[in-house]
Amino acid sequence: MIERESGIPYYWQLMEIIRRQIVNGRLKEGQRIPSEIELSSAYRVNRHTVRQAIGELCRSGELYKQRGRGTFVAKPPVDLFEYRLSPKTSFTDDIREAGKTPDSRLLAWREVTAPVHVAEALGLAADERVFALDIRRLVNRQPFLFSKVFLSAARLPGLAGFIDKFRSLPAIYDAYGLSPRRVKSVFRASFPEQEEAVALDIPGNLPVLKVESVLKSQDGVLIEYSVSCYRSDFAKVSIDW
Amino acid sequence: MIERESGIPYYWQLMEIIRRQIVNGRLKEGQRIPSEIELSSAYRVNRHTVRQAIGELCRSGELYKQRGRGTFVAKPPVDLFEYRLSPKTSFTDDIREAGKTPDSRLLAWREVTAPVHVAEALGLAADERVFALDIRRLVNRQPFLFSKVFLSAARLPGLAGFIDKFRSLPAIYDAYGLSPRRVKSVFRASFPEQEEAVALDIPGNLPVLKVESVLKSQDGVLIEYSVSCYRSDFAKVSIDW
DNA sequence: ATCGATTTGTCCGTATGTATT
DNA sequence: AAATACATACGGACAAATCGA
Repeated sequence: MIERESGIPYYWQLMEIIRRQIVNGRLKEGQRIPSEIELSSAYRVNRHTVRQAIGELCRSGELYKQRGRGTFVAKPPVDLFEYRLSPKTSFTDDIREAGKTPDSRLLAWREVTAPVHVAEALGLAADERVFALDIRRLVNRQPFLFSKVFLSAARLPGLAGFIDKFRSLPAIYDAYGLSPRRVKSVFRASFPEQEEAVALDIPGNLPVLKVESVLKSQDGVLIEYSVSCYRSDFAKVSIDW
Repeated sequence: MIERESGIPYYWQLMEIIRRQIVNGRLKEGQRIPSEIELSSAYRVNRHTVRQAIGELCRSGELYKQRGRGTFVAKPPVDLFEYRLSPKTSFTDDIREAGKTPDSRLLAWREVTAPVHVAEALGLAADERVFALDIRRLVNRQPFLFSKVFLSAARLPGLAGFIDKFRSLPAIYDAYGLSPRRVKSVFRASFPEQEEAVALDIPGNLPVLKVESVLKSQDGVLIEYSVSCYRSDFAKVSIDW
């Protein structure tokens, strides 16, 4: 029950009450919690106060709301899947080796003038063209990472013609007789952009691990620049030195 | 001005209005924005609606509030400092090379029985002892990373005696004639633990980049396991393959 | 050091809209 | 179509922190 004279904000007390009910199992994963009105009358506080408490718990990922349905207990964090990055990585093969089911889908692509940071990373002239591919990869049917991949158009003539038959990046490289290798990777943490949050089916307040990579073909030409966005609740990335 | 019939939530429109004033310079960094009451009457919306708009902009880091003083325009994000990780890294030297001022401080240390995950990572027996060091590193006087470093006690006899004279990890290794190399690193994103947030002087809702590393001495023995916690608003970590 | 004005924080009440069941 | 649940918006009140006269 809410203590009126404790000086502790009601919404804060209510957050703790709900948290306790989650940890001691009175509220279970995926279960609907009482509606705002019900909580409001049960604990004798205004509905706005309830909304404030629930809002905070949603922002911290402990609950989630669905308009018209209710508010639900979020899934507890699962064990992280460790994805091993190497100079020459094939997502599909790597996941299969780990005994999981990979899936890869090209969500969208277009040919554009290289954005500044891409041109810089690949050492391209300011007006050079690149293919920009949005790729989502799943592990065991769960969204795992979202990549924006930029490929130097000059190195891949005619790609636009058969990119729709896309199966995998390695397949494209094979078709051009290329076998690029990673030369640099940059790791950072952040919140997802909206596009990334949508593709990964995560809330905007869940951190993501972003990995920028630059790949070089066997003849020494920088050919691919990508930014991969990993769900922090599902993925970690490892390297062996 | 707020469009009443557009179907776009008022608080959303107000967010955009404030954002525009920030980007076009009408509101400058550190400057106080009009009070809630002033905005409320200027744009003819309720004070709560103003609070909702401002609240969102605070959560996304564009504004910050000070009770009794007002609401202010936050600093734009600074460029991330890229820290290059290699098999044999000396923080102090690396930062100096980049033309910045490094600083390293041992916040605490103790000798303990190896925690499970540490014993696992270092291949130690369950009851082996390790030194646990809490180290904070600064770049240009700003907290940059916080590390928990675990050193195999068996490999460093008598360390307890002079650890207080700690200058740097490389100095300790030198004293034992060791020159360990990184063998594995694991990257993930998360929120900081409270201890980490305090040491880095960041709020608990700022993501951090965590890097676990295992180091092996030149004779092939695993000797150090560390978890480094980097501020996502200041640091990114790169590797060359 | 005090007081009053200002500003944000918390809380209550109410009404209407929109999505889901 | 009706009921339910969350989303947005308006109104008012008092508390707590800050600042300047």
